[in-house]
Amino acid sequence: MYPIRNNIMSNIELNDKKIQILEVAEKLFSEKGFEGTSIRDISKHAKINIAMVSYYFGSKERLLEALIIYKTSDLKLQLENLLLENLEPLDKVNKLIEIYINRISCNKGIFRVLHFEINAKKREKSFIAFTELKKGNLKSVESIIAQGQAKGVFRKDVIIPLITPTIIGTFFHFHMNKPFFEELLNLKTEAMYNDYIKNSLTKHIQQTIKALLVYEN
Amino acid sequence: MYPIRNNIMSNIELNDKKIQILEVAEKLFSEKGFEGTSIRDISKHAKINIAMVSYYFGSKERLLEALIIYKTSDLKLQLENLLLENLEPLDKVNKLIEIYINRISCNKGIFRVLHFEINAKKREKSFIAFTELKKGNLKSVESIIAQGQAKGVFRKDVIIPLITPTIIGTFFHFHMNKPFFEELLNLKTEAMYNDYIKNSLTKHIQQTIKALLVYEN
DNA sequence: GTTTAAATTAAACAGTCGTTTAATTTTATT
DNA sequence: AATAAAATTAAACGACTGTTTAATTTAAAC
Repeated sequence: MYPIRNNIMSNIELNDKKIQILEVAEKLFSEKGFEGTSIRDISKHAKINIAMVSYYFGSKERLLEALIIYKTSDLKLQLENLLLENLEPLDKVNKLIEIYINRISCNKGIFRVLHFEINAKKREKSFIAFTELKKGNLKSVESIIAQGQAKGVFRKDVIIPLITPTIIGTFFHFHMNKPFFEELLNLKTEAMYNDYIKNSLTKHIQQTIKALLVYEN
Repeated sequence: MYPIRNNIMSNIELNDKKIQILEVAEKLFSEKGFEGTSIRDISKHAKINIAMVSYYFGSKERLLEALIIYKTSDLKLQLENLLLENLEPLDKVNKLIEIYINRISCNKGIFRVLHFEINAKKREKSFIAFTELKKGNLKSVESIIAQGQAKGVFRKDVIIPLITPTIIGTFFHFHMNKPFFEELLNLKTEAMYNDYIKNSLTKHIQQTIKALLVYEN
């Protein structure tokens, strides 16, 4: 018999096979985009039958939905925990940046898809889930910066909703031009590339945001 | 007879019809991605026969190449002119940011495609052209910042290749999340959205880069 | 007006796409 | 071991893909 392919089933109950499919899908989507990846590609790389994707997720579109939820569900939690930590405002901001970069760095594939496939088309369900994630993130950032402003450490004329674009945007632009920067900065191996992100790029972003928040004209 | 469909013809000789096709292609590529846009889509919107795209450009891939060259050729010139201007280093940086934002803002569509289609696949020809553009841009930025450092206005420990990611990345991340920020910042019309970019967002980026270049620990 | 080249067209090409089908095998339950 | 559910399969579906074809119309040259 065929299972009822509703959202509850396809999104929450994730068995090993489903996760295997999601991992392959993420890899291929990030390499070739959503439209550029066929279900036949996915099933070939995941070594399953073509029909299994539809069987498990219902459709390619719903596979994307499941992928988004699967990959973004714990970032929110991580940020909420950061809020409760007892840190100086600047340290908190630095840690926020680290969380962002680490989180996105580990999920480069899906974030690429998120930004360039979701917003483009009218993928309603996926879009709403993504918007909620962003709203939650913004609240966390607002809260952290408000703490620093209350302590008189941060200036008060920064436009807070534009902080996240600077953090994530810088990282993303770097990553989207990976081949360019690999050549320019002589990052010959994948390890060197990841090291550069973890050290130099993260530092640059932290330095940038610190300067923006602290600098007085 | 059929014209020789070589690069010289398809890239340089741009008649009205070709430009019309390129404009439509940019619009659709930016909305639905390269893979997500069919030649039938393009020909329908451009009100031409399907075969005309192949006739003029040779293939869909070569259409993309032509589009990139068509849309990026004058940015390089604009930056080289900026170098020659007699301005204070900080004013020069601010103007650089304005040029970047204005230039990309007017060509949002193609830059979206550039970042997410080019780097993903092995579109060699397009990729090389794009890499050359970025190298030239970096040289301009290096030169401007070196001027400021020589005058003792800018600090000397900034990683210059990461300046551009911060400028363009911030703008891009904002634009990629257009629907999100439209709702968040209450930008009800297209004019209000563009105004926000021209004023608030540009100011934010200028303020950020200034702080980064000038701020002393 | 005739000739030659360019532009434009409808139709067909061979593939690929996402999805569904019905049959079969595997697994779990009793 | 028998029964029921779930997983897996190969095959087919119609729709769409980029590209090419050969025929026709339009424009330019002489």
